Amino acid sequence: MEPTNDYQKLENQICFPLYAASRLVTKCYQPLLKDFGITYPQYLVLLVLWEKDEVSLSYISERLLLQSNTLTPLVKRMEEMELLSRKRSDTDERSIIISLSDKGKQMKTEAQQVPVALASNFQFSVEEMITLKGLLDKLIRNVE
Amino acid sequence: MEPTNDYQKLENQICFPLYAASRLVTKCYQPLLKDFGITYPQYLVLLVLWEKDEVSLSYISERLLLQSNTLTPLVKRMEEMELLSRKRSDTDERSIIISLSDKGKQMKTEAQQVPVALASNFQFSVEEMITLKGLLDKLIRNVE
DNA sequence: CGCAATTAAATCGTTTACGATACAAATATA
DNA sequence: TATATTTGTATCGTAAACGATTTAATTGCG
Repeated sequence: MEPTNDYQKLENQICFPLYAASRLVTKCYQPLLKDFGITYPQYLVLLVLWEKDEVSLSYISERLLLQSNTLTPLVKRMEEMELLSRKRSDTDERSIIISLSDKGKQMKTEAQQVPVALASNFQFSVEEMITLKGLLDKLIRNVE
Repeated sequence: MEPTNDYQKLENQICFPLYAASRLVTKCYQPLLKDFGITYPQYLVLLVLWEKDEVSLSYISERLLLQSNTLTPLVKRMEEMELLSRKRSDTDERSIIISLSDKGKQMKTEAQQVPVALASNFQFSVEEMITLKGLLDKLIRNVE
């Protein structure tokens, strides 16, 4: 076994902290979202729909960078929970249009404190928040 | 449905880019790790073992912030691929000691270019890399 | 010592993720 | 207009993740 290359040290990895931070932050959402009976990816779907209702699955796919093989079952579970409904588009029979139910719309108001409560876990200054978000957005653009 | 709270916009979220960036970067590893027949979490286990061989499952758990319910099946798959072996500790019968196989050790040399090849996808300056890593490490410390 | 508490792995069930592929509808092109 | 291509979802199989729980080994403490 060769001597340890610096780049092969976990300590020097940038991808591992990214991966770990993402998982840890998702865990932070759990107690907050538990009251609503939803998971973090389901919450993301709601965020999209709260901005723009009655959109196609492909629209949600573009916004969240998740494919249909992930979204289809996820959204079906949300339909079973009566947070939204799925129907074929009239103009394009291939498309599925997702619409919020009353319950799904109501949850928007009830969940307003979630982002604030979550951000408090970060213990970051506004500058740090902005820097981190800027770098992550740039990373996504570069890698995508 | 209430008017959209700024913090409820996907655009203003910091957690979503974290989540998306993590998934995209993991995808970047895929073509690189495909040659070795391993996944990104499996690669992380190898990184730990390349630094320190013959460690307990709980040690890997601490390093990667992954629990036994994730690691046990993951490591078992790696044992089936003959990258490592699992045996009970002599001093503590509860512990499982993970040891690299020759194949697992050899892979260290062969995979040396992986971190370099991956970093090129980022198209980040050294400063940006350092800043991002610093913020992610701090975030992990704060949230953990 | 004897028993309660802790620790290390493993098991179970559910939900993401995603590559590969299938399939039907819509679009482009010859 | 026929056919090839593209597009939008869905299906399948596999591998993470993780909460909750179980089991066995070890430790701590009266």
